[in-house]
Amino acid sequence: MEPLKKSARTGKEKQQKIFQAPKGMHDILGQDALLFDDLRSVAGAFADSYGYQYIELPVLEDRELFVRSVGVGTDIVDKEMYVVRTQGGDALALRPEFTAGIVRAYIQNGMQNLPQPVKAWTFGPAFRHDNPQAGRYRQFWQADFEFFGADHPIADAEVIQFAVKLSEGFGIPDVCVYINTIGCAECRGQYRKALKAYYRSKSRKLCSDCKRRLKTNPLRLLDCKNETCVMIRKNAPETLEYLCKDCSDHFRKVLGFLDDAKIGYFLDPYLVRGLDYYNRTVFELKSGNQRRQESAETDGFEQNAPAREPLSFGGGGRYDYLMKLLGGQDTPAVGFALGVDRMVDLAREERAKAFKTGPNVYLVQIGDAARMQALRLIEELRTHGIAARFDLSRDSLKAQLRNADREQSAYALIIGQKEVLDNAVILRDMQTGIQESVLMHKLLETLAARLKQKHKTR
RNA sequence: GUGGCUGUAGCUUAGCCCGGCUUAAAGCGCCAGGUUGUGGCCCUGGAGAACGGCGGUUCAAAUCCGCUCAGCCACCCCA
Repeated sequence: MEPLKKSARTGKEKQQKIFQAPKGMHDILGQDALLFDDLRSVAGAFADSYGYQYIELPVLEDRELFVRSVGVGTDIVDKEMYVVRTQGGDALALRPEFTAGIVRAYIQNGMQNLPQPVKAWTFGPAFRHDNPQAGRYRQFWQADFEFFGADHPIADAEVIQFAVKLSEGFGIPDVCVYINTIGCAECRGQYRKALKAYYRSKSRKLCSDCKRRLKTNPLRLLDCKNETCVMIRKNAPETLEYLCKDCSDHFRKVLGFLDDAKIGYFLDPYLVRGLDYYNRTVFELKSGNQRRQESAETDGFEQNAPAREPLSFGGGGRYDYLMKLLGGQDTPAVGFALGVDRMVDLAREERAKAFKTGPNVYLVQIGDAARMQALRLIEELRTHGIAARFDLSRDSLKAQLRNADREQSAYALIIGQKEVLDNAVILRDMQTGIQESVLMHKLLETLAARLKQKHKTR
């Protein structure tokens, strides 16, 4: 990297501008980069075994796609989309989420002609222009999974099971499912109406935020942490009471299947997702044992409410209307997205243990003659599956060995003038310090045997 | 978009309240030497910040003031 030009001591010159990553966007490097990659392959392996096909989508989509699917009035659409104009004047948006894009791809590529049901997943960055804070970025990464063509409640359960197993497989501690149903187009409207009516009657006691929520987003009233508002909530109507028969049956069955599958969950009657396209089952995944309730039966919901809600690292639900809304055939669907940044955050400690790299060897060269052999040797080691570290640009033996130590190499291979003449290389065991001279043509053989042994004794 | 806190070498921080012995300090990390062919410990030395940026007050600012940018936290919302 080029160092910054320092302004002369005399001080007059302008200092060179230091560029920073745009607000809310960050570099992923070191161990986190490994973890990102790791999560991607864990997700890929799980996706494969559960029958999800990988698809890759454009980062930009027609702005309208998100307006129609996510919905006008949601924060995502109203204030968080990055919109760009093409030279032809079209409005495109950096995807704020993946579902809309996958549905668009499904329709555009005639995926309804594939054997049903169809499962697809993708992985990549998404963008929302909101204010960054812990676990929240303007560019964030998601792994997204969608299941099309099954309206049976067992599909909901299967998807949730998949989400849980994948998260646990990656090493998220204490995965908890929070689940709720928001009904269908009809019962949801009824519920909203009832809720509004109830709160309007109490509006005088509400906090100022809630007074506003009553108008803008009544479902959010249930979220308020204010003491009096929490009291008021106790008697508020619950979604479940307003479900139509079909929706209530559906939900009951989903829960039943989860019970059968031994997937634990918290019934969260106040869970409401912020995207318009959901219906019936909605769920979120959180980590940690800060439970919001003792059990589904008691209504002692607010007791022991943790000072800070754990951030959810994944969420999803059913969206049976979306396909048709976007011009496709009526197709039921369930899906969810995982927040990669947040998952890496949560699994960092647990997962890092998995990164014990296998033994490697460090190639040390002294003198030009030795250096000339180095490239050839490196390539030979590599083709035989032996990981080699080296710094050919360095002269000092001492420094090279120090690096071998830092790389935790099992062996150092030392080649100097003498070794070149003898056609040999010194094999130094970095743990014991014992060295021996090995003829070049015996090196691979000897090394393979030694490494095998090391592997056993580890 | 709103409010609170923060911003000193790659990292963690001291100094800032009470402006001037600060040529801005320390630990970790980095590089080199102590062994002219040998690591981990130790010792010595070196490189590295002009104090987030811009402007103001002052004889004098890392230290006071304003603006701005960024980070964190909260609201909102969400992955």
